[in-house]
Amino acid sequence: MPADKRQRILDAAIGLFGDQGFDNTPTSAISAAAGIGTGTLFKYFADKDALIREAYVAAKSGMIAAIKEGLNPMEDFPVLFKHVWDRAIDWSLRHPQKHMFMAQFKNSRFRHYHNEALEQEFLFFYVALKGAQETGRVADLPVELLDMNFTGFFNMAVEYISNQSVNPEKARNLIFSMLMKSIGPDQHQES
Amino acid sequence: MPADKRQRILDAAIGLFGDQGFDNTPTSAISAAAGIGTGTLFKYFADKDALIREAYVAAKSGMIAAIKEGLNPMEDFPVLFKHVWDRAIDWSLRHPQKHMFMAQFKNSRFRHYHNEALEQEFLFFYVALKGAQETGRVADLPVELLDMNFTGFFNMAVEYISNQSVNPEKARNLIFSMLMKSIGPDQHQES
DNA sequence: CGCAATAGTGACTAAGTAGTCACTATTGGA
DNA sequence: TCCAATAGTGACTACTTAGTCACTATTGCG
Repeated sequence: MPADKRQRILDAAIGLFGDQGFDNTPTSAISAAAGIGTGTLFKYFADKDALIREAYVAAKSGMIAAIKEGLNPMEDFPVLFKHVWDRAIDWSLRHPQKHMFMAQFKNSRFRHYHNEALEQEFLFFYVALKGAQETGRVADLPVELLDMNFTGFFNMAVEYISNQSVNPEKARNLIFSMLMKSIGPDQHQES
Repeated sequence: MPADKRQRILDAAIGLFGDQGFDNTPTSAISAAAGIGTGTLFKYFADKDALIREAYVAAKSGMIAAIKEGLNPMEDFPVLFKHVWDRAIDWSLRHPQKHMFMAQFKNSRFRHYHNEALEQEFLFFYVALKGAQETGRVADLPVELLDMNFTGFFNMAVEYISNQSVNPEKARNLIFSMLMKSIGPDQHQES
């Protein structure tokens, strides 16, 4: 089974899911958008739920790939952090449907879906975070919290830049500085 | 038409919506859960979309009411801010279905739905924010951004406390301090 | 009480829906 | 070239859905 047809189905699905919501998108609309027969879809995906999960994985791994492009995982913390930040936001602004779909997915009955491969791909980020904590540049907070904090700021940035008419790069940098302040080490005064 | 029956429908709807997603919840299931006939639902709500919107308003205004209970809107900024923070998180932890439903709603095709009355109810918060900016206790950022930042931290706190097994009050206070750091005025050194 | 206005009902309709399957088209190896 | 294995198809089925409507039950007023 050609992999490009599979990808066409996923692309069509993600586009419609992002616009209409996945529970509000018939599989027939997906087949039509992908330019295939209704039966073909089910040769590639066991059922609609499987397609939804695969679409999520496809979208997210595309995002992670964009983030990792040209990234040196051994880079110094603030540079690496800013790289991930900029790439993630740029990608989401360029792919609003994918971003919307992922947000929907995370707030749906699929919210507890876990994908090991996806997690592995993003492991470098946790490692960098822990390294930064050890050198005292990031407050000693649970890594899960730091991760969720990054994600929260990221989502806010995308929404803010999308809906308010502001300079995207200025806003991106402004919000990044808020993020950095929120996780900065406690300021004990030194002589 | 008795208002309590209307409320029973809304309560049933919110519960099911929060658990299964509104696009995945048949109106027949809502009628059944509310203990009424299928036709009765449509005497109270024009169609399913109207019910979804009304359910959102009902959930959100319940939350705002809980936040405002015992609140003095003229209270000094950090106290008022913390009051809103604590009440909002407590309410969401006590009403996980309502919280989930509201998150779904915000990430759905209804994301641009606006309700003037709801906005009015929360105006005091914007006023307090602006006041705090004038006295220099909050950085001079756009109020929309401050609002979104509060909401983002709030959602993170609820998710973090719900999914990680941590002391709710400690986590609530910890994350609040992160929030405060993120919007704190820029530290120009003084003598 | 009598009875009209109001509230509530659930079998029903018309429109979709996910998923199947008997079939056709295409491919690539011998 | 031939033909078997693979890929693709869309009419179809079995089921679910939102919303209706002719009807029944309840209310409250004179």
